[in-house]
Amino acid sequence: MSVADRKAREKEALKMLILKGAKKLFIEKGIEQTTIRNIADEIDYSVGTVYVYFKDKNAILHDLHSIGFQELGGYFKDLFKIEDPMERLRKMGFVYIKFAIENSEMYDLMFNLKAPIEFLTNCDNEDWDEGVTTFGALKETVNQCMQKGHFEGNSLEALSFMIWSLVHGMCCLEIRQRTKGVKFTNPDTILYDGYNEFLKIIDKM
Amino acid sequence: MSVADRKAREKEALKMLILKGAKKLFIEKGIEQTTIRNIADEIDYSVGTVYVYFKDKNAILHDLHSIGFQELGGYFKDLFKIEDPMERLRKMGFVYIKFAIENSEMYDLMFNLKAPIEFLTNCDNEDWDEGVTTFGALKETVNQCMQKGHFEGNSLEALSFMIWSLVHGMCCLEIRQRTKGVKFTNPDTILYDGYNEFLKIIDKM
DNA sequence: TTTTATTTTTGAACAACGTTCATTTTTTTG
DNA sequence: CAAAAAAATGAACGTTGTTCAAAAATAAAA
Repeated sequence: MSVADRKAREKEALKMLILKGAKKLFIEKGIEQTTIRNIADEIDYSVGTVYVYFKDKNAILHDLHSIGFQELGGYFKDLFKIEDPMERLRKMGFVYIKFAIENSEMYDLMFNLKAPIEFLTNCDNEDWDEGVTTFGALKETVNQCMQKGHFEGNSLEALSFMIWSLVHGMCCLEIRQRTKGVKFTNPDTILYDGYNEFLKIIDKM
Repeated sequence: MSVADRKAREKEALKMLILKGAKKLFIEKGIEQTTIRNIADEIDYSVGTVYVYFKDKNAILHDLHSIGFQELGGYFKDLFKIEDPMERLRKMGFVYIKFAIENSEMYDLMFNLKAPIEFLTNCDNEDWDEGVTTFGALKETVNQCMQKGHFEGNSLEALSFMIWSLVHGMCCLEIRQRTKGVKFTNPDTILYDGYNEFLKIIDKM
């Protein structure tokens, strides 16, 4: 175990410490309200150190967005034990909404904020791996549904995108407070109510 | 026609000039990339003047968001000539998507950015009038569809919210570049393709 | 151990941001 | 034309993300 190895481990540890501190503050007071100085203070390092470990704020936001996808993976884990693809599809939507509600700041970062995609663009990285993988999981389930005879006449890719958009749209409107202003009869359950309307419709498909 | 009247008119005119300049820059280089100094330069006034006519940046963004809803109203106008509510509902989705694509920066401001809602909250204004009205137009059309026997067993409010979310979600994913990273077979038409999948499904309802 | 070399950390400094407000300029009134 | 009122100004403030020469800490060499 060489010195270089230990240094590498320490470097990784400090990087994680920064991300952990950043995540804590993001959840506590919002991403936009959190400054690099806040993060440095939180972990008792100077601003300069943060910039040794991350190119810029976008780099922190991107890495945290990736952590968010790992966490979403945790929420999704049990889904793949469900044999019936239609049942899995139904539950997947509920789990997705649950994740968005329980981790709204992270959800916003993963699916709405420009920073993570800007970071990829700056790195000349064309692909949004986390998005591709997650959308792939949905598409695979929809595909199995179609092979069982559901959604006849539909296109796999476009239909999957529509379903993703449906749940994402609800979460987005909620997180960006567009549901608050509209004043629904049952504001606390409108996301699940809305999704249930979709389930009612596809039950007949 | 008193002096006070003319002053009031001039005041309104300058307010509009500021909004016009702001909108131009927002569309040209994005909302986040546009500063108050840029807006002041654009219309050949000083920064201080902008702050005489608007409390803060959120106030400008809120007023511009309202103008966006007027413009959306222009897109919607012809829809209400359509007698058949199902046909109107179908077209409404297309028009909504068209507006979002052709006015992405305005759409983002209207339905995604925090500023307009923050402004309302700061003014102790509970209602998001523009949102209530627009959602009302959708709800009314869905209601007419239900009265013609469509969407049996569905709830008006929740179903309308689901439809709104569906189109909003697609627009949002597109504008925030989440469709770009996923690399669809037909990226240029994926919004319309996705919406068409929904139409295929409700055609049977 | 002591000295030298390397790595890590630091925080003052910079440009740009939204915002404020005493001052100046312009317009209206008497 | 002078006084009063209204409108416009831009320097200045606090905060932001970011940089970088200097300092501190650690590793390697003597």
